[in-house]
Amino acid sequence: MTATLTRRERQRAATVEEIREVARGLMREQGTTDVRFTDIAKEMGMTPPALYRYYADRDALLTDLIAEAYSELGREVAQAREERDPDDIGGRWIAAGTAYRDWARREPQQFALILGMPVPGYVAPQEGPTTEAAKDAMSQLSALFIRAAELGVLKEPLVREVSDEMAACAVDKHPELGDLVPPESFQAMIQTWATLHGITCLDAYGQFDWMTDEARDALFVSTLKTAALAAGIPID
Amino acid sequence: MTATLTRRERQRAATVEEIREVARGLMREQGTTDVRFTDIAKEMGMTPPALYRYYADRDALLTDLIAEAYSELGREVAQAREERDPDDIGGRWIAAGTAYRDWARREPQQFALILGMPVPGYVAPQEGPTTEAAKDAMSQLSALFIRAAELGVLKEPLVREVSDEMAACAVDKHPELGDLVPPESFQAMIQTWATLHGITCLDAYGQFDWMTDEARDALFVSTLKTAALAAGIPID
DNA sequence: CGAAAGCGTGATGATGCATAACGAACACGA
DNA sequence: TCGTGTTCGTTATGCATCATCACGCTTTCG
Repeated sequence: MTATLTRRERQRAATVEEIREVARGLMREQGTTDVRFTDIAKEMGMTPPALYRYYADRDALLTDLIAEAYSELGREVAQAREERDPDDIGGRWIAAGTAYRDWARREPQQFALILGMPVPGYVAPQEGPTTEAAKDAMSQLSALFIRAAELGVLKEPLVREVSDEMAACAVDKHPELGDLVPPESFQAMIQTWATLHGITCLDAYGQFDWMTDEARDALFVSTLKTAALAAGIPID
Repeated sequence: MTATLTRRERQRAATVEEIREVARGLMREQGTTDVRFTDIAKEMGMTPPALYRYYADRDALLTDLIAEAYSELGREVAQAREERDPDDIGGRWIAAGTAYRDWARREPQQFALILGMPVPGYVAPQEGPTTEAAKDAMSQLSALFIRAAELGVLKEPLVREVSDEMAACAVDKHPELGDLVPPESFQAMIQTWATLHGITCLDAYGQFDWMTDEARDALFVSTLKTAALAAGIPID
């Protein structure tokens, strides 16, 4: 891993990063996930064909941006989570959820890029970063539940019934939960993610624009609390 | 309102409807919200410029499709809701939520059109159908809560604390709730919508593809139940 | 120093949006 | 029945973007 990059390689990496940054900036400015090569090139003082030295086509750039957005979101959430006491499960949940929402509101285009519809003309590579990052998000959540179970503070969720199919998925696809986190808590875990994701989407895409910012913030925190309590995660 | 349309007007209306239907079909086929005038025209056996007799430009068509998608979703939800006993609050909630999700999975592009990011190159008309239909969705939900309160079955939500800002928004923007539905229940109502929306988005956009269909269905229903119980709506 | 690789530009072709000008088909009244 | 004007659809044109190619300049390194 001794990244002994040559001068050229460093130059190239810098240019690639500049392309990404300019693309993100244009997305922010124009409020869309659509990026024109022409605009990026103009912004960088280059001609459009030059960009093809760095990305095969528009899809390649999008794929890269999507991957970066994933790790960016994951990083933000992980950082917020780790700023809290590992044993303060409720606090970690609130912190992580807040980071999720803050990023979505700050970067609605990038958020749409990874968790919305595919961009026109772009087809997601199979088994690409999408599934990868989705698992990352899940693992951050499941770590929280595992820790809660280890501490003995994970209570029964509001809805205890779990279908056999659901339970089978839990043990098959997420063996890391082991015996600590029962299927009904696994189910509740996904529900907390859904609630967080839902309130975040509605907020980031303007469905709450009729409320004041303070009300939106309060609504968000109360929603996270409700989700946590319903899942058996202690709050307050 | 005696819609005595002339022959020409009927013909025109039929053509407009065909354009919409072909556009929706292309969206489904290509899996994007991007529609090319060229493709629509080709599909209809016309030349692209002919479409400009019916829509000023691509944005006008999109605006129309968005408006139609809104009423379509609203109609589906309302119909599912009304097939249940008006006093079976929990049943109505499950039915309405299921219709919401079914439509989103059946028409992911149209769902993205109305509740996702704006389409590239398209700017939503201010005060357009977006806010209008959002209120419609809210009113369908609030009717449910009002009825529950009238029947005396609306219990306290899981989280009872409400910020002053949030309570003010409730009485200001949704006076129809009156004194029957307290602010904490109004807050809980939005939370149920968020949960429904979140699980629907994750499902419709493939985040649950690693689960079996049966598990997804079971997860969805259990999520709706959790949301209802957390909001004080009786289930089962 | 000289060869090779990397980088950027201008020229070119393909596609899609949008407008303008022209011609065909239809409904309507005389 | 027959003009007449409206509606509708076509061909032709201009413009912007994506993508590729061939060529020249700069940097790197033996």
